[in-house]
Amino acid sequence: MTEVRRERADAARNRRAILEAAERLLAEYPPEQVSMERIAAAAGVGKGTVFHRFGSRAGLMRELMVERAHALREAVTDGPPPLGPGAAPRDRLSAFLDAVVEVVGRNKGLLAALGETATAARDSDEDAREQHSVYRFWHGHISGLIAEERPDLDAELLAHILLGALRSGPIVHLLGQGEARRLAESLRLLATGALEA
Amino acid sequence: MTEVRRERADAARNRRAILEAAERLLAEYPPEQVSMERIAAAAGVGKGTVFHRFGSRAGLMRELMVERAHALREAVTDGPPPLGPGAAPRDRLSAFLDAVVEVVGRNKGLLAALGETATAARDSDEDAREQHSVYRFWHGHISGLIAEERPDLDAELLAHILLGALRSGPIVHLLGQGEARRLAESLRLLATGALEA
DNA sequence: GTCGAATTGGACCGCCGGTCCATTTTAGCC
DNA sequence: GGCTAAAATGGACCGGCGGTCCAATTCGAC
Repeated sequence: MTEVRRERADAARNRRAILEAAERLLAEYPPEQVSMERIAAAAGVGKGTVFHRFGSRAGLMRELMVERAHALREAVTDGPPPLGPGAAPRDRLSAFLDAVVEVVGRNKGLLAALGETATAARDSDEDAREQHSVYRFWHGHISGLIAEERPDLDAELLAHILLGALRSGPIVHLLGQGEARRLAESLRLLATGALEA
Repeated sequence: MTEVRRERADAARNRRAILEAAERLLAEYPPEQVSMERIAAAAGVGKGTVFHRFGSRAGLMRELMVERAHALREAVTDGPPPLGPGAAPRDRLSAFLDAVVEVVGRNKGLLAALGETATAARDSDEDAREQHSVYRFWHGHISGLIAEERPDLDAELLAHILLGALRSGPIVHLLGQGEARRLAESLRLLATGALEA
């Protein structure tokens, strides 16, 4: 009952090949040069297979991102402090901002590719709820920690602003030059500054 | 000598028509649905004309943005305080953040369209200096004000972070719902918090 | 070994940004 | 007013994109 349907062995093999090819290409080329056709070719499969597996370009990028963010997610929910539960909110926040910056720094091409597709606004502004699960988790964690420490602040919006930095072109460019520490420090400064305002 | 060459009357008329058509379409549809062909049709000119005038999609968006940001630029350099010169840096910063949020709120579609094209990274990471003149001005103004008040901070990076909020999908979505004041307040909070850290 | 279901891959589609160039329009000059 | 060189025009055209389709293949439960 719970086991709805097993994925066939060849399908699983191709899924891995595609994800790895996409990862490799995104690390080497800017995202607009990494077409679905190139990914398929690099993975040694047909274009149809890629779309059959992942539905769309955005779907592929989404799944790739979930994979890359998986370790951080576990460290936050189950790992040791200060990232995991147990430390003071402000310390967890600092640690988390550092960790997020590091993940993003190691995957800048992917982030850019995600951002390009994510902007697609829906006709009615009602839904658009199909937000990216990774973003939702990151945002929920940050805003939760802020709210815990300072219930009087607009935690949700502050969290969006802090995360917004990671989508800014100039900042991503800096990240590409190994300036991760510099960014993490400024983010921490802003966060702690707001908490003490 | 200084007068290199006058723009022909029909050319000027078409330039206006194109800019206005693009503006109108971007206000109504998400940017990925506003193709150059549609803009040309809406302006009543041929596609070739649009490209002859503006060179590329990015070029059109750039010129549109410069136009929309023109009033703010003048208010900052020549207008009365607190936006213009004369007030204390921290007050000018608050006023400027408010004003920028308002401009962006009135042009969210345009901003998104700009962002999509702006991500195009160059092969060598060397140049990419062809940054958007509006962004350069906004960033220079903010970081200048921060540096004036607190020379010990990483003013350039802080300015990038504050501006980065305006490119964040979720935040732009909020702006579209008239939450401009809420955003402006949080930005001010972060800025003043950092200045007093 | 059989057979239905899942998977596969590449031809195909509509559309995009951008180029090209034969034709038309403009405006300075007599 | 006509003349003419230069500027402007617009639509056919190009390569490539994301995405669809479906006949042929492959898998694995029995």
